[in-house]
Amino acid sequence: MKAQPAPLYARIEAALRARIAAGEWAPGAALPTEPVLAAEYGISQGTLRRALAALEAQHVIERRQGAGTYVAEATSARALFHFFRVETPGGARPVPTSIAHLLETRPARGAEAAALSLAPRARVVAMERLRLVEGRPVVLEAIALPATLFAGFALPLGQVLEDELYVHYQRHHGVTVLRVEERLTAIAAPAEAAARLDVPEGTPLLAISRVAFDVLDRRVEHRHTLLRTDALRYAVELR
Amino acid sequence: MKAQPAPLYARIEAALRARIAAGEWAPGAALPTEPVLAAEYGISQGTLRRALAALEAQHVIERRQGAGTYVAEATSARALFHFFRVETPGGARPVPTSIAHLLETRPARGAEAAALSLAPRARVVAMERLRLVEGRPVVLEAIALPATLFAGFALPLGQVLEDELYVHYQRHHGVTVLRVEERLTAIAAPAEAAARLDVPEGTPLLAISRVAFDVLDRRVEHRHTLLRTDALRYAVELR
DNA sequence: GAGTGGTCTAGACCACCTT
DNA sequence: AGGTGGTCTAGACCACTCA
Repeated sequence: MKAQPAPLYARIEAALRARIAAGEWAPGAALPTEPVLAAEYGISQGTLRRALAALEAQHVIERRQGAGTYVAEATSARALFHFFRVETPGGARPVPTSIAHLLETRPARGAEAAALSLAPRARVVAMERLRLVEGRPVVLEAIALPATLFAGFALPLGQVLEDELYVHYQRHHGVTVLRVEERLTAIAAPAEAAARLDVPEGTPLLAISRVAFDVLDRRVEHRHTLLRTDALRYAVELR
Repeated sequence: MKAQPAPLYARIEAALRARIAAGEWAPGAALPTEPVLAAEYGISQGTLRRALAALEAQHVIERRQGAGTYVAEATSARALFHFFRVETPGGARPVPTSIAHLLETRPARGAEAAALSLAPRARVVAMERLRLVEGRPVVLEAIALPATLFAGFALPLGQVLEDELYVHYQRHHGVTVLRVEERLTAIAAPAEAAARLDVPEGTPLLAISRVAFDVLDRRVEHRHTLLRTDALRYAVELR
């Protein structure tokens, strides 16, 4: 009944993840080659490959035959098509434009502090953002980020945003989002949101509460989303 | 620019999947041991293990150290907690009771035929089902199954169902659901559904359109669900 | 052409389950 | 005690990328 140590490949995987999270290799940079890394840890190449395969499956690294192993970079494609699970009734995946219209640093509200596991009086960077598809407002988001991780956060207000937010998080704050948890409910549009989304008050909307997690599985973002589903729907696969 | 053959481990994986789908080993039965299977295919044990690991990750088989490799059985736990992604605001996963109140075989409707990739006039087994949590009706479902795969489908009507549907599909029709695709929208409760779910007409509800896929990735079920989200919410993880 | 990751093999040793 | 899957090693050969 003695506690078994974790398998070697799992310890190597954790060690490499920690080194990547610490910034030893920046996003887009190459890791040492397999023979070099294996020698460094004193393990066989096969065991190292098992650890690298796991990190690749989690999108922590990318491997290209003949080229090398690289720290994964956040991409617009992944942000838009993997983490933004919206499609038209025909199954097409629209590319929305985004406009932020509020940005402030303030104490976390109750739901935000709970979702981010923050102390009651911790500060967050809070923003609001509207997303449009074909010129029509379809998504309204209220986002909160732990101020300790996102010091000096800046975005242009009132104009179309260039980068996807998760790309911005990685480039400017070294925060890489690997997975998100979402909770969905259906609600009647409150007056203010209805006006923003250009629908009658009381229209049924999809309400999404999201928590995003980084490479070390820390809670790095809370997002409350209202989505018009008259022209869009939420698509997900369970396997 | 010649087409490369698939790697050996992928071909072995496909071959084993086909044999399991054909019923050569029933759900719950043991596969031959690794040395036996490897010898049968004339491959090394390592290559076989790679194929088996992939099938295990897809829940096609289960492997138990010291015991053997078994064809995965559909379980209530997986049906309830993996494929029924509903929780209370506190995060608890309720176990609903189910009552079917309609069962018939009829031509597929347009949406059903499309979702199941059936010919326009193909027949489906159609049923309706109400699910209750703590005695309150919270989920209303309309389910359609291809009649060719579910000949002689039977369920007791008007009383609490014993088995989860996906367990029933596997035990009685040899159909194993491995993954599902879902599309979600928010709608105002229509009169009939509102009455069944005991909410005022027009209440916002979550509408879920599901297609389920089996071991060979065939479309085996279409399900249209209406979910009350006043006391429940839909929970999903993206990674 | 040199170096990278991808595939496949062969075998040793171990932890675990069954009888 | 015997047999199972789990871990780890060592090495060969191949396909691919890039200078």
